[in-house]
Amino acid sequence: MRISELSRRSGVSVTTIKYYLREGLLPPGRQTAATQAEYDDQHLHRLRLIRALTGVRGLSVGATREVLDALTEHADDTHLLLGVALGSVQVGGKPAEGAAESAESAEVAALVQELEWCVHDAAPARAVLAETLGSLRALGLPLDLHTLLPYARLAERTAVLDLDQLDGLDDPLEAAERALLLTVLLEPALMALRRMAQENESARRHLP
Amino acid sequence: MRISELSRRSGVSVTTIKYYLREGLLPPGRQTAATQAEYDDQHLHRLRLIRALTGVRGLSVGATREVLDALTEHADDTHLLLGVALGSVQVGGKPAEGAAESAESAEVAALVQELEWCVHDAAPARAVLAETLGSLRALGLPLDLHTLLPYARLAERTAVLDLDQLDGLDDPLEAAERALLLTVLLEPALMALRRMAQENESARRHLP
DNA sequence: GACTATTGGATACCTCTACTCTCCAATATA
DNA sequence: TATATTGGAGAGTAGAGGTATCCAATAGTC
Repeated sequence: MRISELSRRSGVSVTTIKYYLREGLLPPGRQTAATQAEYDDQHLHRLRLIRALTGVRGLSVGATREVLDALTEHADDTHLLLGVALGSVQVGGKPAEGAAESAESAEVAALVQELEWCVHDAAPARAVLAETLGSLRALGLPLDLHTLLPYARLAERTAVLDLDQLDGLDDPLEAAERALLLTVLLEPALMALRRMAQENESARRHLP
Repeated sequence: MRISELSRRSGVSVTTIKYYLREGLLPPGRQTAATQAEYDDQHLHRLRLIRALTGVRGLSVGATREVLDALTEHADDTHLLLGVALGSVQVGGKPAEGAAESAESAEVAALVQELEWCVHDAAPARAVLAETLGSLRALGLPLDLHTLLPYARLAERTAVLDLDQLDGLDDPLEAAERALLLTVLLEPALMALRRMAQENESARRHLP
């Protein structure tokens, strides 16, 4: 198919598709002539992936490119892929600058040890957690190990559910993409579930 | 204190503080003269709150203002506050436009019914969940009720932990602020925990 | 084969956000 | 009195994420 059909089928304007091509988010089509290129279903799929990451999840174009690059480069090693790709996808807002303050970092390390988790020292999630704990403390809501532990146990069980869904996939590329989708795209869904559960729990406690 | 001290103590530049004042994120100080105003610890606290919401959580200035407004207006009703405020805080990226497609919305409704949750019909989290499910389906990863249920049960237990932390707070303003912090600011922390748990679980399964 | 529409490619432009800079008169401080 | 600081307002800036325009080459249509 050509670019206009790609546009029609994906709902993304031609100019935006050209923009994604320029930015390297979408691989170029197969050139059939000097001013003609051919796109296929993989391009369509990739385009949907881009829109899901930037739209639903709110990733920046740069972060999306890094994730997609990691996907094509490390498709054979899901474990490595997740490490590389998820480094590009900040959990919250901006990436934290500089080395984390030692106070909360040590706290995170203690938590990981208590949980007996095997987590890389440079995992970005450590810094995110430490920074969040620091902010909460500065706002007068210190979360100690004791409070955090049950949350971590629930996260553990969530991760088991996640990994279960990757079983039985033979194609490594497919498994890698599914891993990404489950990790990154499921986040808004899980947060939405939490909010609904909060509303329900709040109603149970505060309403007659 | 005056603006320069507020700046020094918060780490936010004077010009940025002025910007927040202009945008209505920060209430004006007590005027002591035509070109002099006095700020107090509440301003400092509010400033830290603003930086946490925009920085750690990545909220836009507009969304932050809505959240803070809801906080001061509905401090007496935590249940209502969460409903109002969390509407302004999108879970993922952009707010979804228009009415959700009926397919996934019906799926979400079925899930809520199955869970016997009490969730408002217009809760934004419903739309977020529906949209995410739609994206995942378009990408070839349909999540059915059966897959989603265990995630929802874990969310339920997370919500219990959240609400437990609001018990025993007498000051309604304090309770309201804590509710916001726990809901909004804890999200990056929970996602970071999930990623670390995934790395751990992945290592347990794939590494010798 | 002529004619019109579409295409790929490049460049310039636009809008929005979140600041940041500059200026000013009034005031605090030495 | 001299110098620095302040509050306030408006203009300016940088980056993100597109959008619009132009161009020559080509595809489809008659």
